[in-house]
Amino acid sequence: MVTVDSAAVARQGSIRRSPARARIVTAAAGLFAEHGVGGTSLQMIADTIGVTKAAVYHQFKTKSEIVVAAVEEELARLTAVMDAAEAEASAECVREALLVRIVDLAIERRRMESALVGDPVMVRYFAYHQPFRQVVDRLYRMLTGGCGPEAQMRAAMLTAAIGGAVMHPLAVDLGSDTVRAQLLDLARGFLDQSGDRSG
Amino acid sequence: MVTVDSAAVARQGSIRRSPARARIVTAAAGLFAEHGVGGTSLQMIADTIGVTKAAVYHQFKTKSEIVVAAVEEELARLTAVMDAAEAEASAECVREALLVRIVDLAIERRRMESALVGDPVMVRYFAYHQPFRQVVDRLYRMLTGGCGPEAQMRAAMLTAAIGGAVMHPLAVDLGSDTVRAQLLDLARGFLDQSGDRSG
DNA sequence: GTCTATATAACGATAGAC
DNA sequence: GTCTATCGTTATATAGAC
Repeated sequence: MVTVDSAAVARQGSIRRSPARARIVTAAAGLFAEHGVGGTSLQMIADTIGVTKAAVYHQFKTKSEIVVAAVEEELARLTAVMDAAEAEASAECVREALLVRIVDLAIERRRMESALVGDPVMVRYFAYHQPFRQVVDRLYRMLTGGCGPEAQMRAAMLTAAIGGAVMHPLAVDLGSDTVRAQLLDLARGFLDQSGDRSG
Repeated sequence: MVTVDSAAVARQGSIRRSPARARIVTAAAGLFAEHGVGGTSLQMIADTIGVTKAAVYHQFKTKSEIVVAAVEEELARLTAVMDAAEAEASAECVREALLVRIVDLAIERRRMESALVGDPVMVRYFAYHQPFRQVVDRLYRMLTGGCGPEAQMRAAMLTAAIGGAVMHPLAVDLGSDTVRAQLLDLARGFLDQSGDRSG
Protein backbone atom coordinates (compact mmCIF):
# COMPACT_ATOMS: atom_id res chain seq x y z
CA MET A 1 0.00 0.00 0.00
CA VAL A 2 1.42 3.32 -1.10
CA THR A 3 0.20 6.59 0.34
CA VAL A 4 1.80 9.99 0.70
CA ASP A 5 1.10 10.91 4.31
CA SER A 6 0.73 14.57 5.19
CA ALA A 7 3.19 14.08 8.04
CA ALA A 8 5.90 13.67 5.43
CA VAL A 9 5.02 17.07 4.07
CA ALA A 10 5.08 18.84 7.42
CA ARG A 11 8.31 17.18 8.49
CA GLN A 12 9.96 18.66 5.42
CA GLY A 13 8.73 22.21 6.03
CA SER A 14 12.12 23.82 5.65
CA ILE A 15 13.56 22.32 2.51
CA ARG A 16 17.06 21.12 3.28
CA ARG A 17 19.24 21.06 0.19
CA SER A 18 22.39 19.06 -0.36
CA PRO A 19 24.11 17.30 -3.26
CA ALA A 20 23.30 13.93 -1.71
CA ARG A 21 19.62 14.78 -1.43
CA ALA A 22 19.52 16.15 -4.97
CA ARG A 23 21.06 12.96 -6.36
CA ILE A 24 18.44 10.89 -4.60
CA VAL A 25 15.51 13.00 -5.77
CA THR A 26 16.71 13.01 -9.38
CA ALA A 27 17.17 9.26 -9.43
CA ALA A 28 13.83 8.74 -7.69
CA ALA A 29 11.93 10.96 -10.14
CA GLY A 30 13.29 8.97 -13.08
CA LEU A 31 12.35 5.67 -11.48
CA PHE A 32 8.92 6.92 -10.45
CA ALA A 33 8.32 7.90 -14.07
CA GLU A 34 9.37 4.48 -15.32
CA HIS A 35 7.91 2.12 -12.74
CA GLY A 36 5.46 4.26 -10.84
CA VAL A 37 5.76 5.33 -7.23
CA GLY A 38 4.55 2.01 -5.91
CA GLY A 39 6.81 0.09 -8.26
CA THR A 40 9.93 1.93 -7.14
CA SER A 41 11.80 0.61 -4.12
CA LEU A 42 14.45 2.31 -2.03
CA GLN A 43 16.80 -0.40 -3.15
CA MET A 44 16.28 0.63 -6.78
CA ILE A 45 16.95 4.27 -5.91
CA ALA A 46 20.06 3.36 -3.94
CA ASP A 47 21.37 1.12 -6.73
CA THR A 48 20.82 3.84 -9.33
CA ILE A 49 23.13 6.28 -7.56
CA GLY A 50 25.47 3.58 -6.32
CA VAL A 51 24.94 3.70 -2.57
CA THR A 52 23.16 1.55 -0.01
CA LYS A 53 19.64 1.88 1.31
CA ALA A 54 20.96 3.16 4.62
CA ALA A 55 22.61 6.11 2.90
CA VAL A 56 19.28 7.02 1.37
CA TYR A 57 17.55 6.72 4.72
CA HIS A 58 20.10 9.07 6.21
CA GLN A 59 18.72 11.81 3.93
CA PHE A 60 15.04 10.91 3.97
CA LYS A 61 13.34 9.31 6.95
CA THR A 62 10.65 7.69 4.80
CA LYS A 63 9.86 6.88 1.19
CA SER A 64 6.98 9.35 1.39
CA GLU A 65 9.45 12.16 2.00
CA ILE A 66 11.21 11.33 -1.23
CA VAL A 67 7.93 11.46 -3.12
CA VAL A 68 7.17 14.85 -1.56
CA ALA A 69 10.61 16.14 -2.49
CA ALA A 70 10.11 15.01 -6.09
CA VAL A 71 6.76 16.80 -6.19
CA GLU A 72 8.34 19.92 -4.70
CA GLU A 73 10.95 19.91 -7.44
CA GLU A 74 8.24 19.59 -10.07
CA LEU A 75 6.47 22.52 -8.45
CA ALA A 76 9.62 24.62 -8.48
CA ARG A 77 10.14 23.90 -12.16
CA LEU A 78 6.62 25.07 -12.99
CA THR A 79 6.96 28.17 -10.82
CA ALA A 80 10.23 29.10 -12.49
CA VAL A 81 8.63 28.77 -15.91
CA MET A 82 5.78 31.05 -14.85
CA ASP A 83 8.11 33.62 -13.31
CA ALA A 84 10.12 33.78 -16.50
CA ALA A 85 7.04 34.16 -18.68
CA GLU A 86 5.61 36.88 -16.49
CA ALA A 87 8.54 39.14 -17.40
CA GLU A 88 6.94 39.65 -20.82
CA ALA A 89 5.27 42.96 -21.62
CA SER A 90 1.70 42.29 -22.67
CA ALA A 91 -0.74 39.69 -21.36
CA GLU A 92 -0.75 38.01 -24.73
CA CYS A 93 3.04 37.75 -24.77
CA VAL A 94 2.94 36.25 -21.29
CA ARG A 95 0.58 33.56 -22.45
CA GLU A 96 2.58 32.80 -25.56
CA ALA A 97 5.88 32.67 -23.67
CA LEU A 98 4.34 30.42 -21.02
CA LEU A 99 2.95 28.07 -23.64
CA VAL A 100 6.31 27.72 -25.36
CA ARG A 101 8.06 27.03 -22.07
CA ILE A 102 5.53 24.46 -20.94
CA VAL A 103 5.73 22.61 -24.23
CA ASP A 104 9.51 22.70 -24.06
CA LEU A 105 9.42 21.30 -20.55
CA ALA A 106 7.19 18.46 -21.68
CA ILE A 107 9.35 17.69 -24.72
CA GLU A 108 12.59 17.90 -22.80
CA ARG A 109 11.46 15.23 -20.38
CA ARG A 110 9.44 13.32 -22.89
CA ARG A 111 9.96 9.88 -21.45
CA MET A 112 9.23 11.11 -17.95
CA GLU A 113 6.68 13.91 -17.90
CA SER A 114 3.33 12.23 -18.26
CA ALA A 115 4.60 9.18 -16.50
CA LEU A 116 5.59 11.00 -13.33
CA VAL A 117 2.56 13.25 -13.25
CA GLY A 118 0.18 10.55 -14.44
CA ASP A 119 0.93 8.09 -11.68
CA PRO A 120 -2.24 7.46 -9.64
CA VAL A 121 -0.39 8.19 -6.41
CA MET A 122 0.82 11.51 -7.84
CA VAL A 123 -2.54 12.42 -9.34
CA ARG A 124 -4.22 11.98 -5.99
CA TYR A 125 -1.47 13.80 -4.19
CA PHE A 126 -1.55 16.72 -6.63
CA ALA A 127 -5.33 17.02 -6.52
CA TYR A 128 -5.46 17.62 -2.77
CA HIS A 129 -2.07 19.22 -2.09
CA GLN A 130 -2.65 22.93 -1.41
CA PRO A 131 0.72 24.32 -2.61
CA PHE A 132 0.35 22.47 -5.88
CA ARG A 133 -3.20 23.68 -6.36
CA GLN A 134 -1.99 27.26 -5.90
CA VAL A 135 0.60 26.79 -8.61
CA VAL A 136 -1.99 25.23 -10.90
CA ASP A 137 -4.41 28.07 -10.15
CA ARG A 138 -1.82 30.65 -11.12
CA LEU A 139 -1.02 28.66 -14.24
CA TYR A 140 -4.60 28.52 -15.40
CA ARG A 141 -5.14 32.23 -14.90
CA MET A 142 -2.01 33.03 -16.89
CA LEU A 143 -3.03 30.66 -19.66
CA THR A 144 -6.68 31.54 -20.05
CA GLY A 145 -6.80 35.06 -18.66
CA GLY A 146 -10.26 34.28 -17.36
CA CYS A 147 -11.85 32.52 -14.46
CA GLY A 148 -14.78 30.24 -13.75
CA PRO A 149 -15.46 26.63 -14.76
CA GLU A 150 -15.00 27.25 -18.48
CA ALA A 151 -11.52 28.71 -18.06
CA GLN A 152 -10.64 26.05 -15.48
CA MET A 153 -11.62 23.22 -17.77
CA ARG A 154 -9.84 24.81 -20.69
CA ALA A 155 -6.63 24.98 -18.70
CA ALA A 156 -7.13 21.49 -17.28
CA MET A 157 -7.58 20.03 -20.76
CA LEU A 158 -4.66 21.95 -22.19
CA THR A 159 -2.14 20.93 -19.54
CA ALA A 160 -3.40 17.34 -19.59
CA ALA A 161 -3.16 17.35 -23.39
CA ILE A 162 0.42 18.62 -23.44
CA GLY A 163 1.62 16.34 -20.67
CA GLY A 164 -0.26 13.32 -21.97
CA ALA A 165 0.41 13.69 -25.68
CA VAL A 166 4.19 13.48 -25.46
CA MET A 167 3.96 9.90 -24.18
CA HIS A 168 0.85 8.98 -26.14
CA PRO A 169 0.90 5.82 -28.30
CA LEU A 170 0.03 8.04 -31.26
CA ALA A 171 3.13 10.14 -30.69
CA VAL A 172 5.85 7.65 -29.78
CA ASP A 173 6.94 7.27 -33.38
CA LEU A 174 7.09 11.01 -34.06
CA GLY A 175 10.29 13.03 -33.63
CA SER A 176 10.56 15.61 -30.90
CA ASP A 177 10.60 18.50 -33.37
CA THR A 178 7.37 17.36 -34.99
CA VAL A 179 5.69 16.80 -31.64
CA ARG A 180 6.78 20.21 -30.35
CA ALA A 181 5.60 22.05 -33.46
CA GLN A 182 2.22 20.35 -33.56
CA LEU A 183 1.76 20.71 -29.81
CA LEU A 184 2.39 24.43 -29.97
CA ASP A 185 0.24 24.94 -33.02
CA LEU A 186 -2.75 23.00 -31.72
CA ALA A 187 -2.43 24.43 -28.22
CA ARG A 188 -2.51 27.98 -29.58
CA GLY A 189 -5.61 27.18 -31.54
CA PHE A 190 -7.24 25.66 -28.50
CA LEU A 191 -6.58 28.78 -26.44
CA ASP A 192 -7.73 31.09 -29.23
CA GLN A 193 -11.16 29.52 -29.46
CA SER A 194 -13.78 32.11 -28.54
CA GLY A 195 -15.46 30.74 -25.42
CA ASP A 196 -18.94 31.61 -26.64
CA ARG A 197 -20.02 28.32 -28.11
CA SER A 198 -23.25 26.85 -26.80
CA GLY A 199 -23.54 23.07 -27.00
CA MET B 1 10.12 -3.93 -9.94
CA VAL B 2 6.93 -4.03 -11.94
CA THR B 3 6.95 -4.98 -15.59
CA VAL B 4 4.33 -6.44 -17.85
CA ASP B 5 6.17 -9.27 -19.55
CA SER B 6 5.12 -10.25 -23.05
CA ALA B 7 4.95 -13.86 -21.92
CA ALA B 8 1.90 -12.93 -19.87
CA VAL B 9 0.25 -11.66 -23.03
CA ALA B 10 1.01 -14.75 -25.08
CA ARG B 11 -0.07 -17.10 -22.32
CA GLN B 12 -3.46 -15.46 -22.33
CA GLY B 13 -3.96 -15.72 -26.10
CA SER B 14 -7.38 -17.31 -25.88
CA ILE B 15 -9.24 -15.14 -23.41
CA ARG B 16 -10.87 -17.42 -20.88
CA ARG B 17 -13.93 -15.84 -19.31
CA SER B 18 -15.55 -16.76 -16.02
CA PRO B 19 -17.36 -14.95 -13.23
CA ALA B 20 -14.42 -15.54 -10.92
CA ARG B 21 -11.98 -14.01 -13.39
CA ALA B 22 -14.28 -11.07 -14.06
CA ARG B 23 -14.54 -10.32 -10.33
CA ILE B 24 -10.76 -10.32 -10.01
CA VAL B 25 -10.20 -8.06 -13.00
CA THR B 26 -12.84 -5.56 -11.86
CA ALA B 27 -11.40 -5.36 -8.37
CA ALA B 28 -7.88 -5.12 -9.74
CA ALA B 29 -8.72 -2.29 -12.13
CA GLY B 30 -10.16 -0.24 -9.29
CA LEU B 31 -7.13 -0.83 -7.11
CA PHE B 32 -4.71 -0.11 -9.96
CA ALA B 33 -6.47 3.20 -10.47
CA GLU B 34 -6.20 4.09 -6.80
CA HIS B 35 -2.75 2.82 -5.86
CA GLY B 36 -1.10 2.24 -9.18
CA VAL B 37 -0.11 -1.13 -10.60
CA GLY B 38 3.02 -1.34 -8.48
CA GLY B 39 1.15 -0.28 -5.37
CA THR B 40 -1.45 -2.99 -5.71
CA SER B 41 -0.76 -6.42 -4.24
CA LEU B 42 -2.53 -9.69 -4.85
CA GLN B 43 -3.47 -9.62 -1.18
CA MET B 44 -5.32 -6.35 -1.71
CA ILE B 45 -7.15 -7.78 -4.72
CA ALA B 46 -8.04 -10.96 -2.83
CA ASP B 47 -9.27 -8.98 0.19
CA THR B 48 -11.43 -6.74 -1.99
CA ILE B 49 -13.42 -9.65 -3.38
CA GLY B 50 -13.25 -11.62 -0.14
CA VAL B 51 -11.13 -14.60 -1.12
CA THR B 52 -7.58 -15.72 -0.47
CA LYS B 53 -4.53 -15.10 -2.60
CA ALA B 54 -4.48 -18.76 -3.63
CA ALA B 55 -7.92 -18.39 -5.19
CA VAL B 56 -6.65 -15.50 -7.27
CA TYR B 57 -3.59 -17.47 -8.35
CA HIS B 58 -5.88 -20.26 -9.47
CA GLN B 59 -7.29 -17.88 -12.12
CA PHE B 60 -4.14 -15.97 -13.03
CA LYS B 61 -0.68 -17.49 -12.91
CA THR B 62 1.02 -14.11 -12.36
CA LYS B 63 0.21 -10.56 -11.44
CA SER B 64 1.23 -9.53 -14.95
CA GLU B 65 -1.60 -11.60 -16.37
CA ILE B 66 -4.09 -9.62 -14.30
CA VAL B 67 -2.66 -6.36 -15.63
CA VAL B 68 -2.98 -7.67 -19.18
CA ALA B 69 -6.57 -8.74 -18.54
CA ALA B 70 -7.39 -5.27 -17.22
CA VAL B 71 -5.86 -3.69 -20.31
CA GLU B 72 -7.81 -6.09 -22.51
CA GLU B 73 -11.05 -5.02 -20.84
CA GLU B 74 -10.18 -1.38 -21.39
CA LEU B 75 -9.55 -2.20 -25.01
CA ALA B 76 -12.90 -3.94 -25.34
CA ARG B 77 -14.66 -0.94 -23.85
CA LEU B 78 -13.07 1.40 -26.37
CA THR B 79 -13.83 -0.94 -29.26
CA ALA B 80 -17.48 -1.22 -28.22
CA VAL B 81 -17.75 2.56 -28.11
CA MET B 82 -16.32 2.85 -31.61
CA ASP B 83 -18.55 0.10 -32.98
CA ALA B 84 -21.61 1.86 -31.61
CA ALA B 85 -20.59 5.22 -33.04
CA GLU B 86 -19.85 3.75 -36.44
CA ALA B 87 -23.53 2.88 -36.84
CA GLU B 88 -24.26 6.57 -37.44
CA ALA B 89 -25.07 7.77 -40.95
CA SER B 90 -22.63 10.54 -41.89
CA ALA B 91 -18.95 10.87 -41.03
CA GLU B 92 -19.72 13.94 -38.98
CA CYS B 93 -22.37 12.10 -36.97
CA VAL B 94 -19.89 9.29 -36.33
CA ARG B 95 -17.38 11.75 -34.93
CA GLU B 96 -19.95 13.51 -32.77
CA ALA B 97 -21.38 10.24 -31.42
CA LEU B 98 -17.90 8.94 -30.67
CA LEU B 99 -16.97 12.13 -28.87
CA VAL B 100 -20.06 11.97 -26.65
CA ARG B 101 -19.43 8.35 -25.79
CA ILE B 102 -15.78 8.88 -24.98
CA VAL B 103 -16.58 11.81 -22.72
CA ASP B 104 -19.31 9.78 -21.02
CA LEU B 105 -16.87 6.94 -20.47
CA ALA B 106 -14.39 9.31 -18.86
CA ILE B 107 -17.02 10.94 -16.65
CA GLU B 108 -18.57 7.65 -15.62
CA ARG B 109 -15.29 6.40 -14.27
CA ARG B 110 -14.06 9.75 -13.16
CA ARG B 111 -12.08 8.59 -10.16
CA MET B 112 -10.53 5.80 -12.20
CA GLU B 113 -10.01 6.74 -15.81
CA SER B 114 -6.93 8.90 -15.84
CA ALA B 115 -5.54 7.01 -12.92
CA LEU B 116 -5.65 3.62 -14.59
CA VAL B 117 -4.53 4.82 -17.99
CA GLY B 118 -2.03 7.31 -16.57
CA ASP B 119 -0.06 4.82 -14.55
CA PRO B 120 3.53 4.67 -15.85
CA VAL B 121 3.35 0.91 -16.16
CA MET B 122 0.17 1.22 -18.22
CA VAL B 123 1.48 4.08 -20.34
CA ARG B 124 4.53 2.08 -21.33
CA TYR B 125 2.49 -1.01 -21.92
CA PHE B 126 -0.02 0.83 -24.09
CA ALA B 127 2.63 2.60 -26.12
CA TYR B 128 4.21 -0.63 -27.36
CA HIS B 129 1.30 -3.08 -27.25
CA GLN B 130 0.22 -3.73 -30.85
CA PRO B 131 -3.48 -4.54 -30.27
CA PHE B 132 -3.86 -1.34 -28.30
CA ARG B 133 -2.13 0.71 -30.94
CA GLN B 134 -4.51 -0.66 -33.56
CA VAL B 135 -7.48 0.45 -31.45
CA VAL B 136 -5.92 3.86 -30.94
CA ASP B 137 -5.21 4.14 -34.66
CA ARG B 138 -8.82 3.42 -35.49
CA LEU B 139 -9.92 5.91 -32.86
CA TYR B 140 -7.78 8.71 -34.24
CA ARG B 141 -8.97 8.18 -37.79
CA MET B 142 -12.58 8.26 -36.64
CA LEU B 143 -12.01 11.40 -34.61
CA THR B 144 -9.98 13.45 -37.03
CA GLY B 145 -10.98 11.98 -40.38
CA GLY B 146 -7.44 12.66 -41.54
CA CYS B 147 -4.04 11.10 -41.29
CA GLY B 148 -0.45 12.15 -40.84
CA PRO B 149 1.35 13.72 -37.88
CA GLU B 150 -1.06 16.65 -37.55
CA ALA B 151 -4.11 14.42 -37.22
CA GLN B 152 -2.23 12.03 -34.97
CA MET B 153 -1.18 14.76 -32.58
CA ARG B 154 -4.64 16.25 -32.60
CA ALA B 155 -6.14 12.91 -31.57
CA ALA B 156 -3.39 12.28 -29.04
CA MET B 157 -3.98 15.64 -27.41
CA LEU B 158 -7.73 15.26 -27.42
CA THR B 159 -7.81 11.83 -25.82
CA ALA B 160 -5.15 12.84 -23.30
CA ALA B 161 -7.11 16.00 -22.54
CA ILE B 162 -10.37 14.15 -21.92
CA GLY B 163 -8.81 11.39 -19.85
CA GLY B 164 -6.57 13.74 -17.91
CA ALA B 165 -8.99 16.58 -17.28
CA VAL B 166 -11.54 14.54 -15.34
CA MET B 167 -9.02 13.90 -12.58
CA HIS B 168 -7.21 17.23 -12.92
CA PRO B 169 -6.69 19.39 -9.80
CA LEU B 170 -8.55 22.16 -11.63
CA ALA B 171 -11.57 19.92 -12.05
CA VAL B 172 -11.88 18.05 -8.78
CA ASP B 173 -14.22 20.66 -7.30
CA LEU B 174 -16.49 20.79 -10.36
CA GLY B 175 -19.62 18.65 -10.64
CA SER B 176 -19.78 15.89 -13.22
CA ASP B 177 -22.43 17.71 -15.27
CA THR B 178 -20.29 20.82 -15.52
CA VAL B 179 -17.21 18.81 -16.44
CA ARG B 180 -19.06 16.81 -19.07
CA ALA B 181 -20.61 19.91 -20.67
CA GLN B 182 -17.34 21.84 -20.82
CA LEU B 183 -15.41 18.79 -21.98
CA LEU B 184 -17.79 18.24 -24.87
CA ASP B 185 -17.90 21.90 -25.80
CA LEU B 186 -14.16 22.45 -25.77
CA ALA B 187 -13.45 19.12 -27.46
CA ARG B 188 -15.79 19.99 -30.33
CA GLY B 189 -14.06 23.32 -30.76
CA PHE B 190 -10.68 21.62 -30.75
CA LEU B 191 -11.72 19.22 -33.49
CA ASP B 192 -13.35 21.98 -35.54
CA GLN B 193 -10.16 24.01 -35.77
CA SER B 194 -9.07 24.26 -39.36
CA GLY B 195 -5.71 22.56 -39.54
CA ASP B 196 -4.16 25.28 -41.70
CA ARG B 197 -2.49 27.40 -39.07
CA SER B 198 1.18 28.11 -39.50
CA GLY B 199 3.13 28.95 -36.34
C1' DG C 1 -13.27 -22.61 -7.04
C1' DT C 2 -11.66 -21.97 -2.65
C1' DC C 3 -9.03 -23.07 1.27
C1' DT C 4 -4.57 -23.66 4.76
C1' DA C 5 0.09 -23.67 4.83
C1' DT C 6 4.50 -22.60 3.35
C1' DA C 7 8.81 -21.32 0.58
C1' DT C 8 11.65 -17.61 -0.82
C1' DA C 9 12.59 -13.14 -1.73
C1' DA C 10 12.11 -8.20 -1.28
C1' DC C 11 10.16 -4.55 1.20
C1' DG C 12 10.58 -0.26 4.45
C1' DA C 13 13.03 1.01 8.20
C1' DT C 14 16.62 1.14 12.22
C1' DA C 15 21.15 0.60 14.98
C1' DG C 16 25.64 1.49 15.31
C1' DA C 17 30.54 1.57 13.30
C1' DC C 18 33.57 4.42 10.46
C1' DG D 1 27.74 10.72 4.31
C1' DT D 2 28.21 6.03 3.80
C1' DC D 3 28.70 1.46 5.37
C1' DT D 4 27.25 -3.63 7.35
C1' DA D 5 23.89 -6.04 9.57
C1' DT D 6 19.50 -6.88 10.99
C1' DC D 7 14.39 -6.61 12.40
C1' DG D 8 9.67 -7.31 11.33
C1' DT D 9 6.49 -7.26 7.56
C1' DT D 10 4.82 -8.05 3.23
C1' DA D 11 5.43 -9.56 -1.44
C1' DT D 12 4.88 -13.16 -5.29
C1' DA D 13 4.14 -17.69 -5.96
C1' DT D 14 3.35 -22.89 -5.09
C1' DA D 15 1.60 -27.53 -3.03
C1' DG D 16 -1.97 -30.10 -1.83
C1' DA D 17 -6.58 -30.84 0.71
C1' DC D 18 -11.61 -30.16 0.12
